[in-house]
Amino acid sequence: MAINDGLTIGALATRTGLAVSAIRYYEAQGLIKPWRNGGGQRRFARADLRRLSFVMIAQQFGFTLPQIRIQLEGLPNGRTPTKADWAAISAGFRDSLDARITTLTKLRDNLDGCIGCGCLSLEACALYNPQDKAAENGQGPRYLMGDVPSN
Amino acid sequence: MAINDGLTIGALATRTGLAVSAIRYYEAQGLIKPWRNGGGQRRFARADLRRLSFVMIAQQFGFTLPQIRIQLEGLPNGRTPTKADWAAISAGFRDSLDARITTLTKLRDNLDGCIGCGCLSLEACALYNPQDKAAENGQGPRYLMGDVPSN
DNA sequence: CTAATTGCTAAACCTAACTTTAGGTCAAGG
DNA sequence: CCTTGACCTAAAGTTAGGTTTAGCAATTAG
Repeated sequence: MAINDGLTIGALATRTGLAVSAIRYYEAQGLIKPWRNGGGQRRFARADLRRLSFVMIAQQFGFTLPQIRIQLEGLPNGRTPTKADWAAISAGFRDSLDARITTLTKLRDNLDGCIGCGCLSLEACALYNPQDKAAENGQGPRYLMGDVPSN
Repeated sequence: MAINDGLTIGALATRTGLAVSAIRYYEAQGLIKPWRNGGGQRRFARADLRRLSFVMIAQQFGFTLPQIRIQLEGLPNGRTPTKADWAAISAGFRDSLDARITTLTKLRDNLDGCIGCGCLSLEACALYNPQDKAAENGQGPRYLMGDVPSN
């Protein structure tokens, strides 16, 4: 009825392109905090559109949801990022991107050095470099090469 | 007893740094094909050391196990890659790496253009680019942005 | 007023790439 | 011969990031 009652989850989904289930999941992960209307349905602030945009972009940069949550919480007052906040955050994004590009480039250069070599030796091959793998993949599914599980 | 009875799974694990459970898993995925000794235990060819090195390196390049299996099978006679095979395969690796580097670099350039903008607009922001995300992440957990699930 | 739409929750399911567990077998050293 | 330590299988568990399903309530369009 009232015009400023907030957005329904469906409207938010349509506007962001996210699935309704994804939005509920993000709430469960603490990324957004809708309130409930009389009937128990979620209602979202218009600022959540921007908040979700931020989430989607940060995911492209390879951040996990917990990391994104922390970045959102790190904003003064826990507010949605403003223009000024964004400039600060992007610097961090840029560093992260630069690091990933550097890692991949090094990997490629090693590969170039190895083409035609064919050694694939565990001791000598420059391609076999667990450190870089860890750097690029963030933390993989479970154990990284170099961890020491049993059996 | 005989010297050329093949490697035990434990020896292979020690030499490659892989967990024993991982090697069994790779066998289940068809990446290696050990034979069994009288008592039903796995015995591996020395060539499997190299084969597993190949698997580990290919993983660094972002290939999935099924893709790696296909590459190994694609070798004439299904043999372990030789020096010549390796040169051919590395060309494919290089293309894949180049593509990833290009994607990340574009993303970084877009970010540079956006620093200080702070729009985060779903319609206008250059950072919001589902195509590139799909390109970089391979296929994500389930749906990519741009797919249209229900509810 | 009522049907269709939309929303709600909890719990199970999904993929990839493994690990862990449980319950038993094999092999090697002394 | 006997005791470790290495191996075996099958099945269930793990993580991330969601989706799907089932069964039911609230909204909204007509």
